[in-house]
Amino acid sequence: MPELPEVETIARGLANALTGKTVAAVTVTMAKIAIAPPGETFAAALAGETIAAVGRRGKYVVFQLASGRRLAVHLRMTGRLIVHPLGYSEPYPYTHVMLVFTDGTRLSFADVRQFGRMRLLAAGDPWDADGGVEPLSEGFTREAFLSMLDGRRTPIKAFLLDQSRIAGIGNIYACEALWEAGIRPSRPSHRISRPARRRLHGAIRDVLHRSIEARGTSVDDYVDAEGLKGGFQNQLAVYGRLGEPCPRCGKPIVRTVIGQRGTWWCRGCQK
DNA sequence: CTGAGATCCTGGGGGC
DNA sequence: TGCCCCCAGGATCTCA
Repeated sequence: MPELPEVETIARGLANALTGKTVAAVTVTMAKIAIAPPGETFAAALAGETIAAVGRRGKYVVFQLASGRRLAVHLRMTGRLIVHPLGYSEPYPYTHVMLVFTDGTRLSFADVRQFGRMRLLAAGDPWDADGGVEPLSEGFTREAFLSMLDGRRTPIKAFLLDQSRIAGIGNIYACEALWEAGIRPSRPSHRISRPARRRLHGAIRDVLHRSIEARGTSVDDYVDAEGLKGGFQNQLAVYGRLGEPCPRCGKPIVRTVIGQRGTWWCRGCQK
């Protein structure tokens, strides 16, 4: 499932491939996926727009359009944004929206489970105003993170997944960061010591940086804008590794459920 | 404010 | 081998 490193990788690929191109036509074959401002049709509103830039906000891919509008895309679990290789004009399997640019370039939004959404935003729409801090930004200071946990009784794993606090961390990187910091996922956030909080702050940034470097984690369906898999699945310490030895202490990795989410961790070295 | 639970979907895994 | 059942999983909404 695409989390911050995967979305970052996709956005960079899309920026390379699409910046400066103008949308000629849009095909929407599943209406619920493509959301436009009230009174407008997604396809008609997007046609004629030029891609000024492509970036990321939390787990959203954000296309900045020349008109000042933005196109925000959330891939949820199985969504894909893929730029077609030269000459490939067929929609990919499970394509629900396809953009054709004036130079013939094609972009498919494909999604097996139909959970993803593409939302065209009016200029200045503050849709992400209440979103959490970007964990790789300067605003995510150690001190800010330390105080974020004060008074929060929720398990630290659930806290890390709350997009309104920190934006972009999903199940994979929550598990990995907690392992790296040596913290038990079920521990109430406010009961984590100051040294452990510092370790976790560093671990979050470290694991996200390392995964971006590896172009993301492909454990399920994730591929980048070129359709290529990432490499960070080879560096995972705990996620999806039930019964395998902990890379740090050798005890078998266990799986529990926290906040209705599968959670992989080591009883030996996460306290 | 906070957390729990339902909801949306389908491929694939487990059970028989 | 084949078939049926069930469930993961992120965000959003409702409810307590």
